[in-house]
Amino acid sequence: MPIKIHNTLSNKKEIFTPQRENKVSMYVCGVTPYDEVHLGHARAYVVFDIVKRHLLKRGYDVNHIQNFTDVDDKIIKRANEKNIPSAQLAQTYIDDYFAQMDKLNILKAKKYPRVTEMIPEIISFIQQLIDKGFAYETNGDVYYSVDKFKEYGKLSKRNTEDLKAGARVGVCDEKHCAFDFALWKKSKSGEPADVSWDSPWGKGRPGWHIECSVMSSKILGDTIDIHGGGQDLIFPHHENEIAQSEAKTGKPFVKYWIHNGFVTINKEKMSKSLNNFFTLKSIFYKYNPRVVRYYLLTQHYSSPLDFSDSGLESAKSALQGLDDAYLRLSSVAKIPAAEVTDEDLIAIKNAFLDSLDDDFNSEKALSYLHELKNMILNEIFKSPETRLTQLKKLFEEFCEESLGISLPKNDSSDEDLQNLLNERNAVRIAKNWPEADRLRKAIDEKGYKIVDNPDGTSVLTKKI
RNA sequence: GGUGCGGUACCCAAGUGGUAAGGGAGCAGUCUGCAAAACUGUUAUUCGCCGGUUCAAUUCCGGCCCGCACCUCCA
Repeated sequence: MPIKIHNTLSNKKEIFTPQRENKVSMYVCGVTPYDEVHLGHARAYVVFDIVKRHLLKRGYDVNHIQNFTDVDDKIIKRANEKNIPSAQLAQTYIDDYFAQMDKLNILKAKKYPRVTEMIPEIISFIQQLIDKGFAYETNGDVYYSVDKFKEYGKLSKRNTEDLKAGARVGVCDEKHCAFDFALWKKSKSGEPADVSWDSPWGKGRPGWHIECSVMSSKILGDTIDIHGGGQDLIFPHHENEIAQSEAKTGKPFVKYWIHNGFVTINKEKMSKSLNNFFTLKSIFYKYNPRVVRYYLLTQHYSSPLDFSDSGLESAKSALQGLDDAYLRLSSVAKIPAAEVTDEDLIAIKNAFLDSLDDDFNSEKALSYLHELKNMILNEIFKSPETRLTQLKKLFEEFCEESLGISLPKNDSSDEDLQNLLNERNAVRIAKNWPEADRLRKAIDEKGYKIVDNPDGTSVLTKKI
């Protein structure tokens, strides 16, 4: 079964065929590091992590690039307020990005290019657009002339007439057309020198949209297989990227556009102006990152995902059930991992992977994971160990390879814990119930719970 | 005004032209020293509303109602 991807450009589900066999070039728009990463970032990068993991699972070599927009109005403003260089502010939040994404178990991109490392390439790109007549310089600023690019609007399904009807874009005297966007912005008086570069048009800095066109073509070539980002980037950011790149090269910029839906709060978009904003740091204070990751997978990537405590609690319970089943299985399936050869397991594995082939349907994949969990619980004291080992291997493949959900390890190395458990089992045999209950409570207070098996043994599972 | 997405049980949610996956929660029971976990049963004759096509529609078509997003920086 081939991989199918819903392509924003065609607005259809298409069979995925990359330009080169077994190789995929993938560019995902990164963050502007002017503040701590939030839940919306988590959603986007978990979504593209699932895309990447599945492509890897299907044997593709994925060249994944993600940028940092480390020059930007907001960065300059914040840095100015804190009286530190922009680069320092950006680095602080880039560090935060990696710290939080690591907790979410996001695979690293091959490269994380930054705007400040690409200034010569950006200037050269803009100059070519001017030379080809797609851009013009006005008083130190350079603008892209939207009217010159006939296919403008093909991604966001708008035409300039529709845009004019929206009439929320102010008319600017410097621009020929109200929808023209900046490629190069002249330095304003009072702006620090560290965010100003020499150019043929005077001192200035790049506009927001040009960087992605430049970085992707420099690292991945003129046409890339997959370009991803949040739905809010479709217009104008990605529309503008197409205009820039295709005007320059005359070739298609991107084969497959993938856009993730938003995280909402009470059905409304999470935003600072609505004051319904959650940074990952604050969420991880309350919820384990594994729970957050699981929760983000419980809805198809293109739909909005409503964030709520009840939703997180539900995810937590579901994940606890998976953990418990896995740890109990681990305590009995101890021989080295076997290849999965049983026919029913191959069938469920195929069903699981097929659902990810179908536009990365993570929720459907999770349903097969739960089906597998139920098989494990049914068989745990009935099936031979060779069978249990296969179940364990498959469970690990689903969770750790495809879904990026790390699994708990048996904590038999904790001597205190083991002693408490052994003591409890001893007093249970002696029918000393008050003491057994006291020990159970002591274990509970250490963050573990006891699962008493029907055969008299007990397994400790860590509470999430 | 333009554009796009969606409305499935108590909650979240997948899905298909042939009669509703999964998760959470609840209830009853089994098991248990008591619990927990697990197991069994149970909670949508029905998929926003109204028409149409069809032997058959939640799934296709048309209309309507409602919600959300984008058109300004935003994952």
